[in-house]
This record gives sequence, structure tokens and C-alpha cells, in this order.
Amino acid sequence: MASSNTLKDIAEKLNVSVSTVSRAVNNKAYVKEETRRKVLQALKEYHYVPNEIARSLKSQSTKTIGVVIPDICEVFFGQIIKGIDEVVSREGYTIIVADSSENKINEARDLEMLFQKRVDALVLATVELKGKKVFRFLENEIPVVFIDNLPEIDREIDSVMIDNVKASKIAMHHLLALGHKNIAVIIGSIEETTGYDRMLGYKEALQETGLSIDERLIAYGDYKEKTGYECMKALLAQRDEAPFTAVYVTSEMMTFGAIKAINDCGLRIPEDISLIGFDVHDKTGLVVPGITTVRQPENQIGTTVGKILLKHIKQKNSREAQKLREQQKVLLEPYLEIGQSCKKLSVSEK
Amino acid sequence: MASSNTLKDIAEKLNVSVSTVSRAVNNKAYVKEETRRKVLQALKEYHYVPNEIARSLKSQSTKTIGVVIPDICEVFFGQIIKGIDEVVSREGYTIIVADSSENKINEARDLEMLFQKRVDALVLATVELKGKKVFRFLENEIPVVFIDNLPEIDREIDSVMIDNVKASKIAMHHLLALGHKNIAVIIGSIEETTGYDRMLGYKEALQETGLSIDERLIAYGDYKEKTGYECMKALLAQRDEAPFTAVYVTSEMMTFGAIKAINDCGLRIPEDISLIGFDVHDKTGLVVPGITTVRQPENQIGTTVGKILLKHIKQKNSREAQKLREQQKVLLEPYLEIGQSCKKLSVSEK
DNA sequence: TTGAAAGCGCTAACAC
DNA sequence: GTGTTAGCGCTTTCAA
Repeated sequence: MASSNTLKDIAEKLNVSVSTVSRAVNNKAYVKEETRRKVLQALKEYHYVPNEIARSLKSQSTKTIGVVIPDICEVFFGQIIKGIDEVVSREGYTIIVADSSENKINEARDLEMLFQKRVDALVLATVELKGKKVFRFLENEIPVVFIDNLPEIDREIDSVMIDNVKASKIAMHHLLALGHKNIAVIIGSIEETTGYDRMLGYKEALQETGLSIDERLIAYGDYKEKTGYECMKALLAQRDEAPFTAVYVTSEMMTFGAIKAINDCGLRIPEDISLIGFDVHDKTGLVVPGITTVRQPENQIGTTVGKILLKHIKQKNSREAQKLREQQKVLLEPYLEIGQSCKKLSVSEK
Repeated sequence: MASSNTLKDIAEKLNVSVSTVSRAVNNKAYVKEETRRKVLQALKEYHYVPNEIARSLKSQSTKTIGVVIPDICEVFFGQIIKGIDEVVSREGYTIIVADSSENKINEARDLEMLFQKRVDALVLATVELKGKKVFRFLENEIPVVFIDNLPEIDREIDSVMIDNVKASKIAMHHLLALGHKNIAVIIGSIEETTGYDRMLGYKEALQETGLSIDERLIAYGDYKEKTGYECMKALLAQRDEAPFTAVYVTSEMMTFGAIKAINDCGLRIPEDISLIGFDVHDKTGLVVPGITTVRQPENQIGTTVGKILLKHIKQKNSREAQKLREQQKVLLEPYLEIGQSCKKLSVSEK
């Protein structure tokens, strides 16, 4: 660690007390204009840089926010971090990221480390169904915000995510409006709220339109590309008994897998099958046909998280209205990004 | 910040001294087995968690590594961070990321914050040509490692990156081996070492093969998709005077731009033009034809950086062989990922 | 307006 | 083996 000048060094050089220098550094009152000038100049001259660690110990606040995510390489999480950073870095906060590699053990270890480092707040995209590991943070009044998905937890907690039920409905309404009636779906794990809600939206959209649910058209994957491929193959294999004209795939990688399965079967999108994906980010802009997909406002998720955190931290510092601190579940709006992967059904095809 | 139990709390509860508890916590010698047991149990019971901030202040080491990058959403940087994390988190280190958004002002601010927070080491993918901002770190014996590109700097400094000259040669040799002789290139800024070296490799590959360099086949962009598109258009427009059968594009986004330009001109890859990209990550796996591209071993870059950092930190702590500490410029091997975007020229086409 | 002193939580001499 | 004490660099009472 750095051994640069300390307040004490400066104080000695100027023959004033440490507290005077401290006041000057922090722009506090009660320091004569002349002294202040002298100090400020010395600060420059000797390249004084405040030691945040010492400040942290004294102030019980590290100006640091912990973010634990399953995979930093996913653009989805990258965007969110960027959003958080945008908001909090302006206030001098800094982000400690930990990549759990979708692994519970790592996640637990990361949480442990972040707690030891006394982060002022925690953002968590957990891969753990039960969220008990965050209790310690809560008990120590460290704000926690969940993103991406919500664990089973028996107390109120902040979260920022999209309305996944609505997300599915948006996708389904798009297909329904194009005349599709037999719509298959590939779902990720319904053990997590995220998958569960997307499933729910799928079913509700059908029911609200007066259509019945055909369980044979529902395939269960695990969010990975491989299962997207396999589910699609399976759906295609039984297409005679359980026909469908469109498929809704509820994660990015499963979407890519499903498309490959369709291609491999010699079928074409959207001519033979219409497809809607989820979270698809095609930075290449070269995938043909362009995939129609449900998207999340990642940056907004990030900035919203950042603002909530900052609000909690300030509230806590001002020790005011402690009991008023309300948890909130923010549901942001998903939206549809229209490509060319869905076609309007002609009358005869319906 | 947390107000959990401190060493003192535990000590009082057990009627022993703080130092005894400290020794037990840190598994040090000189504590009776019985006492140790008693303490360890109390630690559990009262959920003691060491305060890393206090430790940091005492030990002058924060167990924290600062990483400043231009855009966390680029898979390239994501992978590198993951690699670093893999290596350093095992040793209890934690990563503070700062996203400069390719902006010098932000970068300067980020460096300032990281210095104040007394990171134990710094990793920097700078967008600043001159690297003076890192001097302060060096002067305070904080190891710095550059990645992705090297600023003009008048002292020896660690860096981990690929051999960009070689990268270009690999690409060029591939095309040359396929019979291409007139090869256009789209280069990013040659102000930075990265762009400069890629350019150099292009030229040297041609010269070494006894081919001459046609300046008209060299187009200058800025790494962004837009200029990739424009450069390609320009090259195509003058194809009569300066014909070429292949193009080598030296960044990912410029590659996508170039492909679009080719498509827009009604030309086909690889039938009409062969193309090699750089850093292309097509997670969709759906781009047709698959793009042949130069790739960097990102994960290896990250793990290498992590190891170097750890080595420096340890070396510094052991105060040993201070003068022996040698800076190193590690050059990792780029490699070619073969797709279907390059064709073998028939005899008549050469 | 300034300075002395305590203390944030911890480690490490040093003394017992 | 264990306790006392000083001190990491800072902020903040309190006294002067």
C-alpha cells in the first residue's frame, strides 16, 4: 500500500496540528483563511492524498458497493454494472465485482469476502435458491438489492427486475396478433422466480385469449444453449401430434440453441416456424433473419439499483426515519425488439 | 457499515485479552489449546467477522486490486477480468472495477479513486496515450500492469498483451497461403501501439513474401463499426484501380461494419471477397459464413496478469530483492479461429 | 481559530 | 501463554 504523505506529515511541515490540516482538507469551518491557504498549498506541494482506508475505519463507511453476479461476460450483467457505476461513481463510490461463475460455493465465498471488506451495500444476482446468506448483511443494516431473480426468502427485500409475467405476455401477444394459435415454449428452470413468472405469463396470455394450454408444447431447459437445442428437437419431433407454428424461447442461449435445431431440421425461420427469443443481444447485427426478442432495459436496471442503494445509504447515515425505510420491489418494463423471425400467418395456415 | 462484534467484544465476554483472541483468530502460536477452543467457539457463537478495513489500515494492504477498463460490456474485457478474478480471489483478493467509458476524464477520476482506496495493485487498459497518471502508483510501489495497449511512457512497466505484429502475420499468412496476393487492410488508430503493431505485421508479412505494399489498400478507421463500414465502402469503390481479393479487418466492430458494407454492395463472402476479422466473438454461432478471425487468449491474459500482480505483491511484502524486481512485457500468442470467410483462390483468380 | 486527545478495529512488539 | 500498549491515518469532540 502507498506510503505517501499523511496528515501528520503535512502538519509537522507546517507546524500546525493534524486537526487543522484535516479541517482544511475537508473544507470545514473554523480555519483562518490564511492558514487554510497555507495548508492547501502544502497539500499540493507534497502530493497529499487522503487515505480512504483510515477514513473508512473512522467513518464506518467504505464508499464501496459489492456486486455479485454469475458471469461478468454476459452483456446483460455488464450493462447493469455499467448502469450502477454511472450512478454511484459520481458520489465517490466504487464497485467491487465478484464473479461467482454460477457456482453457489463461490457465491458464498464472495459474500463472505464482501462482508469482511465491509461494503456499504450489496447487489446480488444469486444462483442460490435460498437467500439466507444475505441475512448477515441485513442484520448489519447493509442494504441489499437483488437483481435478475429473487430467492425464496421470508423477509421483505429490495429488488429490481423486469416484470417477467409481462415479458412473456408481450411476446405472446405479438405472436397471437400475427395469427399464431399453437405456440410452443421453451422454459428455463421454474424453480426460480424468473422462469416461473415467464411460464406464468405464457399460460395467462393463452388463457386470456381463450386458448387452451397444451402441455406437450411446453419444454423445460436450463437456460443453456444445449438444452435449447434439445428442447427444440424434441418439440419438432412430436410436431405431428402436437403441431405449432411458433415458438417462444425464454433465454438468450436457449434461443441460439433452438435456432440451430430448427436449421438442422431443414426448417426455416420464419417461413416454417416463427420464433421469439429472450434477451438476445446480437452485437454483430449479422444474424439472419434478425431475431425478434424480448429485451430488458439493462442500463435502467443498473441506474435504478444505484439510486436505491444511494438512497438507503444516505437514509441510514442520517439515522432518520429508520422505521420508514421501505423495501421495494421495482418492476421495470420489458420490451420487444422486432426482427424478421416472426411471420404473419395467412388465413389458410391458421 | 456493519456493527458486528469486534475482537474487543469477544475478549470481554471471555475475560481474556484482545491479543489472545486475535491470536486465536489468526491461528497464531502461543495460545493454550483450551483457550483457543474457548475463543473459537465464542467466535462462532457471536458471529465474529474480522474487519478487513481495520486490518488493512494496520497491515498497509487492502487485499484489493483495481481494474480500469474502457468498457466492461466487451466480452474481451469481461474474460480478462474473469481470468484475473480466478487467480486472485483464491488468495483473498477482491477486484474493484472501474469502467471509464473510453473517456480520459473518467479514467483519471477512476485512477484517483483507486489510489485513495489504496488498492494493492492496478490493472489498466488505458485510453490515454500518455501514461503519466500511473506514476503515482509506481512511486508508491503499487504494481501496475497494462493490458490491451501500451501508452508512451518513459519507464519500464509491466504489460500483458498479445504480440500484435504476430497476430497480423498469422492472418496474412493464412490469406497468402490461400493464394491471395492483393490484400486490403482496415486499421484502427496507429497512434496506439496496438494499431501500430497490427499495421506493422501486415506490412512485414507482405514484404517477407516478396510482395509490395499498395498504400491504396490500407484504410484507416477508429475501431468502431461505423468506420469499418466506411473504410470497406471506400476500398470497394476504388476496387477497379486497386483490386484486392481479400481484406483483413483489425477489430471486432470494424469487422462487422466491413461485412455489412460488403453485403450492401451485393458482394458475397467468401466468393467475391475473403475476409479475416479480429477479436470476433460470435456467441450466437449463427453468423453465416462463420468468420475467420484472429483471437486473443483473453482468459490467459487475465490469469497471467493475476499471477504477475500476486508475485509483485508478495515480493514487496517480503521486502526481499527489491532491486531485482524486473518489469516484464509478456507477449501472449494470438491464434486463428477458422471459419468459412476465406476461400482458396483458383489459379485463374490469382 | 487552533490543538490535544480519544478512538474506529486490528496487529505486533514487548513485558509479565 | 497471556496481557498491555502503541500505532496504522483519520475525524471529532472538547478545551484552550
